[in-house]
Amino acid sequence: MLNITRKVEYALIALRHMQSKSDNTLTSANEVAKQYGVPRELLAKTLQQMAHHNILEAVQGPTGGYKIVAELDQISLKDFFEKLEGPLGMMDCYFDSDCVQIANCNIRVPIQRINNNMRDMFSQMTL
Amino acid sequence: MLNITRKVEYALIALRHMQSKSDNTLTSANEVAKQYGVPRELLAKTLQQMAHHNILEAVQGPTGGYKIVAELDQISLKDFFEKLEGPLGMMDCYFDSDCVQIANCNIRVPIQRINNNMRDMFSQMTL
DNA sequence: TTTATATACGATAAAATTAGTCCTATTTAA
DNA sequence: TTAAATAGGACTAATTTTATCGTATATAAA
Repeated sequence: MLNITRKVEYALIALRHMQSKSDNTLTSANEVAKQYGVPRELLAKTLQQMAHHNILEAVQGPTGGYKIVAELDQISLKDFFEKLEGPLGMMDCYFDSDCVQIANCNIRVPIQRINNNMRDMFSQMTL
Repeated sequence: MLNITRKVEYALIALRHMQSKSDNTLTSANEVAKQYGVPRELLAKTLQQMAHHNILEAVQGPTGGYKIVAELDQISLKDFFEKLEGPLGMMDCYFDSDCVQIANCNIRVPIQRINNNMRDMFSQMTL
């Protein structure tokens, strides 16, 4: 319960790897996949996703790859998680309320309290 | 990502339902299942689990059921979650480290930081 | 003493989510 | 022209979560 996904895990690994290199160096999906024993294709998709969200910049062609272009310490974990996995909440009824039982649900308020605490926490932590 | 399970959800619903009743009244799994449209068997197992952890007390036989015996405001959400779902962590390598790549994993430290924050948060919230 | 209704709990099935792979297209440096 | 990279859709596999089934035991009430 309350686990992060592999996608987020791989994203964090890649980011940290890139941070450890000099600024203008590019990093390919292959490089990260090999070094950390991570599935290449899935990692590649994740990198693409980060590029799409302007965390990374992609360079195509051979010798291509990715580099960090965002100020990571200005991206909250909440935003990061939501960019990769969508809205963050402990229960889905927090967003899409197609729950039939919603009328006589007795835990919406406490759950929202928990939810908000969690979101606040991740809003305060940065990458 | 970071969702709570149905089991926890049903447990919370049941607890809150019992809280709204006078102290010595018993509540059966059936009663809760019907009122909130929740699967009876699964709920029953969850109630049994809570009884096993001395949050509830079970009374058998017809007219039997459960009642709250623990001081709910002294049980942290962390403990509650862990009673129902086991150790709380965003990544499994936090506990059982059969990860082959552990030697060259570059995110253990940051993940642990996040993990600890999350555990602290849930330790401070009570039922 | 029988019956009905409750808890207890292991086993299994179904569903949903997550993770991983495959395939093809495009870009571009050498 | 070739090789190595990103881009991205479709699909499969694996895992986890959710739900159900079946049987046993307890016990209040008829």
